[in-house]
Amino acid sequence: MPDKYIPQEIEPKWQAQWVADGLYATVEDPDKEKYYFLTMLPYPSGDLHIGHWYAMTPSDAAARFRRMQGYNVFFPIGFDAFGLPAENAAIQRGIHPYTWTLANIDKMRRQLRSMGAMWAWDREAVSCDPEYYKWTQWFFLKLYDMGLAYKEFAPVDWCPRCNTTLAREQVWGDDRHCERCGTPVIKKALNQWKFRITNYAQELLDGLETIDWPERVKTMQTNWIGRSEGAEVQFSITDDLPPITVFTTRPDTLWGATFMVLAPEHPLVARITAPEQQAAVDAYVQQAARMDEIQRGATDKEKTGVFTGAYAINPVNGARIPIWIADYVLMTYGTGAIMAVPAHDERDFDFALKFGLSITPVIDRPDGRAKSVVWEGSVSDGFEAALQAARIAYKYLTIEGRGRFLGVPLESDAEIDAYTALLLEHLKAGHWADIVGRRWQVVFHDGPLTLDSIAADAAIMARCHAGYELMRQFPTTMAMWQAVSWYRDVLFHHEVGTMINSGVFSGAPGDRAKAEVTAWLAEQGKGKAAVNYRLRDWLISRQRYWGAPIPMIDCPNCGTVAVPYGDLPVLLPEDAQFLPTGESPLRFHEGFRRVKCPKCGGEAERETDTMDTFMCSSWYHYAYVTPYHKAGQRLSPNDTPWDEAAGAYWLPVDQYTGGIEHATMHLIYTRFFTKAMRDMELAPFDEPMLRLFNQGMILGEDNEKMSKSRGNVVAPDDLVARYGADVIRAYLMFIGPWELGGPWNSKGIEGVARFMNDVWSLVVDDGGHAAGPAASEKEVRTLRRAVHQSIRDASADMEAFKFNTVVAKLMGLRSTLKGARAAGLHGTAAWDEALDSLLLMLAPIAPHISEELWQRRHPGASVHVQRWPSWDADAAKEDVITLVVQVNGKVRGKIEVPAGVDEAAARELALADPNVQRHLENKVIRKVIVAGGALVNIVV
RNA sequence: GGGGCGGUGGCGAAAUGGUAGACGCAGCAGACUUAAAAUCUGCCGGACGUCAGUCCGUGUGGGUUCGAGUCCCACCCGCCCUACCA
Repeated sequence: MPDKYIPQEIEPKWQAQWVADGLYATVEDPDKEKYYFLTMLPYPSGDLHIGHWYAMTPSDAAARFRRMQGYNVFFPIGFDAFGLPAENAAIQRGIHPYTWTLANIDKMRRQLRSMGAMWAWDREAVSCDPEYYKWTQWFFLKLYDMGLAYKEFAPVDWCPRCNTTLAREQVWGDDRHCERCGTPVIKKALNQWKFRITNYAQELLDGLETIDWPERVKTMQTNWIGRSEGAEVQFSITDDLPPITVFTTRPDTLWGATFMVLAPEHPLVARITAPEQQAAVDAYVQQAARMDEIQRGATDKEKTGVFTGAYAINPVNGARIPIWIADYVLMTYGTGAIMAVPAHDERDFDFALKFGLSITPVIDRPDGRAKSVVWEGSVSDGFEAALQAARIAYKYLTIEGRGRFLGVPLESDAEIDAYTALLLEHLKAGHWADIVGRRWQVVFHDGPLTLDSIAADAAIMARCHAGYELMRQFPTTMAMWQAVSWYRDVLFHHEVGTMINSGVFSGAPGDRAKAEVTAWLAEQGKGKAAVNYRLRDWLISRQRYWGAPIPMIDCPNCGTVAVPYGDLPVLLPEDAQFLPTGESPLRFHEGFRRVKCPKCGGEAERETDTMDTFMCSSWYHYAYVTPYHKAGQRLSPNDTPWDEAAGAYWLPVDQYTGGIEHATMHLIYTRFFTKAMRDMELAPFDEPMLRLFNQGMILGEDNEKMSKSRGNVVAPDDLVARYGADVIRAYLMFIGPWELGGPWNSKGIEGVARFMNDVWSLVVDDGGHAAGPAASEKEVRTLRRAVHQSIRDASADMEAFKFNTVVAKLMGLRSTLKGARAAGLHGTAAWDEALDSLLLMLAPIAPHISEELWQRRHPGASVHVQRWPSWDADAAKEDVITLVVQVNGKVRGKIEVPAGVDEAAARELALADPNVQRHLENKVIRKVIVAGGALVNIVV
């Protein structure tokens, strides 16, 4: 019977043998350097996806590579076992979440084992095990003790049909409907537990510089934290009301604040609203409350808002400015109130134009551009001739049936001055012309008025309204100008620039303006420098059953009381009822809810909310060190959730791998957790994971995201049955760079299957080729060169997670070996070295076939305890190289030369090449460059 | 609007500033076979040429350099994330 490669036979055999031998058992060995290699833990959905293979098998290969390099590698696995799908199964099919979850975990363990990964199953942790969530609850109590957990009344997404809150990711689509029943979600205010992650905002930002994470993730976290620097400024209202504090990043535009806007939810709204505006304000506030943030956040939406009837005083110029409410101001960012600078903020500009609010430019245009428009009928004859004489360019414009106008672009102050003088000379009484951009003036026949304040705006418009009936449609000077489309590109800008119309600060250059104004505000007691973050506190309350119960108690006498550490865990009751309404089973479980107050012993109620599952995954990499530590024992606040010696050995994580989708959730939460743990004196380090790698996503054959509805899902179990795990592993690594992902190709995998067959054949048979007579020294040297070059290149690529090129190099080595076998080299020492090297390098990628073949060659010793091969630089060295000869950078000849040929010889050989000579005919050689001993460029 | 990633043969992709397309898939031709599959051998960016070879070619346009897929500047296209963030 032919000795064929049958992965279905050897793979289960070795998987069982490895377990029997304890090959991947975890041992804290202080004599060996540790390496904690972690892959994001899976959710036990019940069916392993090819995406799991793509995330996990290259990760396993990298971990195995480290192990072969001599590190003591810890490569644990577990399950993120709480979450909504289990509860849905309970509601829909009457299966208890615990039963459903454990059955899924059982199935997934089997599927995961078929990958042949080197997981430390002896340290497996399952987050829904009471001995696990006992510690999750313990962390909650510790955070509470530190003042980092607090309860707050906050609006959350709520599905009115399912009667429960939803996580952000369970709200789907632009219309924000419920993932389960399709009902549009609403906002509902509930009493919720939150963690003060914002206390660590700056540290979370600073820490990014200390970790070796992809720039992409760091950027996403930086944006998520959203630090912005500016100032807080107080605007007073009346003596009996507190001032409104605003945050601004542009204190240099303060003189241009011509109105204020409060978020509809702002607490001051109720207190400042004037009686005559009360009805309008109430209606607007109610309407805003019905809309959720996404609807409010639609950028293309028309601005809406209502005047409160109240006024504030601009602290820098004393201007009395109206206070509006509008939903474009968010209560959740900054102070929930803004000073509106319509001349230099696009949103404020739109709002001011829509509601006729005054707009005062206070920052000079950095481009210095100015424009003017003059109606022909407003100037005396000879104006055009005067312009021509003064060499001022102009063009004719027609404005909406109002006749012919002159449009005058103006480039410099001198030109503007000359032009203004001409205007004053030629303007008829009662007429005017505008200058906008570099200057903001309306030039009347008796002199110009400058738009430098709300009062000036009113004065200008009074004259315009009086002068020309048509102007009455424009409430403000800027609105009048905005009607002239030719002006539009110079009316608004948000650049930093020289301050104008700003009292003593007029003329302050842009690069100093912000700092100087901020310092001055502080001096005057009107404001101070401030830093604002976009990051919000982490809401962890979930109104669901299948999560770790929040270990808190509400006592009518003592208030909020923490469950004593020694009473943990607060167990989920097994007999909960899962109602089709989706209401939290804990809320209606009297046995769970009713409890004696730990302080006074009186009747009290348990918190019935459970914790966000991100809480479980924030510390799982610590749990792996000693899963279910102190099982069955009473806990105290002074405990450590893992064996301290084991933790000191393994922590922190050296290399983490996983998908990019967790960039701003899990990866921020776990960093926050670690910093809090450091402050609890549990962790002697600041960051949980020193290096991070994000793999890409595997797509369906149609290059689309895999989904059941598309029918493009690749089922790994079928592939294992057909090709075996090794072929799938190697193919997934070969497909392209790991970080890019890419489409599955059912043909492409065949090439990898052929490769495995070839490797098999190289070891088990001679391919029908007789061993030749003593191989020539040259043949041996050529074979060894290929082997040692392969080791050299594959080592570097493994280090860099470039598995695709590692597989390509091993395929190349396979071809070399086939050639060597045909040449009769098998049986030589060089052949043995080559085969062993190939198997060793293949071991991390395809652990089963390499184990089978290795043990056939070296019975009794696992390939996975061998050292990664090292290369011999001498053996890898080329003795003949191809000298490339270029003329003016174009390749004109290739010459085989001995390696290490000196420059002079290379130059001589190059010039002697017939084709090169042809290209040098009738040319003068200007320069000859010899690069790297392998390339000559002749410049003529 | 902001940020990120990417654009190289028919396809997945290689390429320390130095021979563009390694490796694989698909395709074509041949060998073996009654035949097919499997396997083996060869070809495989485009155009011109009998050969030698020549010209063009890494999204577009510039630049730096003896030499650019690679570095710089400006743009175009695709995907992903984020967004009235004051």
